[in-house]
Amino acid sequence: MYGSPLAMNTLPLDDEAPEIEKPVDQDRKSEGERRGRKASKEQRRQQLIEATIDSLARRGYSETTMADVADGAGLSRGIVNFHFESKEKLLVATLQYMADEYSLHWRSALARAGQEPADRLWALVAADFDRAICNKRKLAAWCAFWGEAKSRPTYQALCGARDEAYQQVFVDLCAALKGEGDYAFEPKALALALSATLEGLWHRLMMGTESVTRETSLQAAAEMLASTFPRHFAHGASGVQRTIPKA
Amino acid sequence: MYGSPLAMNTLPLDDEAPEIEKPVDQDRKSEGERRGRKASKEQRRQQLIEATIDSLARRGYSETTMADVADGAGLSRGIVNFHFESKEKLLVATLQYMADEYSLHWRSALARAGQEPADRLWALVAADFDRAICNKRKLAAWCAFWGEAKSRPTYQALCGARDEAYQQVFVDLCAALKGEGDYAFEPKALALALSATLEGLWHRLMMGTESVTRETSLQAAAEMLASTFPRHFAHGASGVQRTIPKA
DNA sequence: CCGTATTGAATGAATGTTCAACAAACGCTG
DNA sequence: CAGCGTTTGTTGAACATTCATTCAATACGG
Repeated sequence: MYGSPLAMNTLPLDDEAPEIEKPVDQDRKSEGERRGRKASKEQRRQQLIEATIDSLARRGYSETTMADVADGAGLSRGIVNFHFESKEKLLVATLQYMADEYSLHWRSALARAGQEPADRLWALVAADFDRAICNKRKLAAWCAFWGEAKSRPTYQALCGARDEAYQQVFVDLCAALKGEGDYAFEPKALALALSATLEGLWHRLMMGTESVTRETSLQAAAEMLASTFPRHFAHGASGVQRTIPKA
Repeated sequence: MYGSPLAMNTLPLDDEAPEIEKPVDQDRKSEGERRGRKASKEQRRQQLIEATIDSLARRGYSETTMADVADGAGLSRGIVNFHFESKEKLLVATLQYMADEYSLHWRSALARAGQEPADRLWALVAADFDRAICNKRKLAAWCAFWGEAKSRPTYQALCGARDEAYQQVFVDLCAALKGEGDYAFEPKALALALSATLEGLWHRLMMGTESVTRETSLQAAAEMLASTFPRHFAHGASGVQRTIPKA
C-alpha cells in the first residue's frame, strides 16, 4: 500500500470546480518536498501513480501514454519502466492504489459510525460522496478502468471496489433495519439496489453533464433512504434527519 | 438511423449464457443473406457497426482496431475507411446507433404502456432489462464508450442515453405518483436516484462478477419500487404486483 | 464498358521498451 | 575526513512494433 491520505471530513460539501487540479499539487508538495534527486522508491512510485491518475482523468484510458505520465510527473521518459516494469504494471498498480484507498475509506467510515444500523448505513452512503474519494479526477480515473475491465480479468478483480465484502455489509444492514422497522422488502435484493444506486450516482456525477453535483447526488441518495426506510430516515433537503434512535 | 431491430418481448427473462455470440450472427444472417458483393451501402455500414460492437465487447475500447473490425466483418482492411471516413467516425456512428436504439426502445415501451403512472414507470424499468438492450455484448460496448466519454465531448453528448428527456419522464412520473399516493419525497431527487439505480444495476450486470443476472437486477429494481411507492407496488419475487389500479 | 465497391500492400506516425551513458548517494578504507 | 569504488536512480536517444490511413490495382454489377 502507498500511504493513502484519508482526510475524510464527512459532510462539508461545496462546489468542486477546482478539484481536478488542486488536490494533486497539494498531495505532491506535502509529501516531502524533495523532488530533485532524493525521494525514496515508494515516493517515486506514488508520484508516478498520481501522474497516471491525472493522465487517465485528463485524456482517458486509450490516450494515456507513458510519455504523458512521465511529463506529468516532471520526469524523463524511461523512468516509468524503471519503477514499474511495464505500462500494464503501472496501470495495475494505479488501480490497486485506488481500490485500496476506497476500501480503507468506507471501512474507516464504518468504524467511526455508531452501533445503530441506520447510523452505519448513513455513514456508508455519506462516505461514498466524500470529497477525498468522490471528485472528478478520481471518478474519471475509475471510469477509465471500468471501460477496460470487462476484457481484462486483472482489472475486473480490482474494479470490484464495491466488492463482496461491501455488498455483504449492505445486506446485513438492510436485514437489521428490516427487523427494527418491520419492512417488507427482501434484504438481498434491496441491498443490491441500494449499492447500485450509489454506483449509478457516481456514474452520473462523472459524466458531469446536467446539473448533478455531489450535493444533489447525496440528496438523491438521502431521499431514497427516507423512502425505503420511512421509520428510520425522514425526508429533508440537507442531510437526513433520523427519526427513530432506538428500535 | 440504421434500422434498429426492436424485438422487445418485455418479460421472458432467461439465462444469458450464449448471448454474447448468438444475437450477432442472428442479426447478420437475417438481414439479407447477400454477403459476397452485393449489400447496399447502408447494409455494409450496419455490418461494420455490428462488428465494431463485437470488438468493443470482446477487446475493450483501447484494443479495438480497424483490422479487428474488418476481420470480424469478414472484409478487408481498407474497407472501413471507405464506408466511414476514419476510425473516429466509425466509433461515433456506432455510439450513435446504440444511443438511437436505446432511445427508441424506452420510448416504444412507454408508448405501449397504459396511462397509469405506475404502469408507465414499470414499463420503463422493465424495458431497461429487456434482452434486446440489456445483454453482455451491448453493455460491454456501452461501458467501453463511457470510459472514454469524459475526455471526449462528442461521446459525452451521445452517452447521455439516459438523457434529459428520459430523466424528465422519471421526474414527471414520480410527481404523478406522489400526487396519487401522498408520498413525502422530493420528485426530482427521487427520480435521479431511481434512474441512477437502473444505471448502477447495468454497471453491476456488465461487470459480470458475483451472481448478478438480469433477473436479480430486475428484482432489485422491483424491490426498490415497492419500497418507494408502497401504495402502488407490492414486494414480490417475480415481477411486481400492482396494488392500486386507480388513485 | 463505366462506375463503384473492394482489396491488400505500402506508408508514416505514434508509442512502449531497451539500453548505454551519466549522476548522485553510500560505504568502505586508509 | 578525503578518496574511491559500488550501487542505485535517472536520462534521452535508438529501436521495434503496432496501427490508422492511403492508394493503385482489381473485380463486380448494371
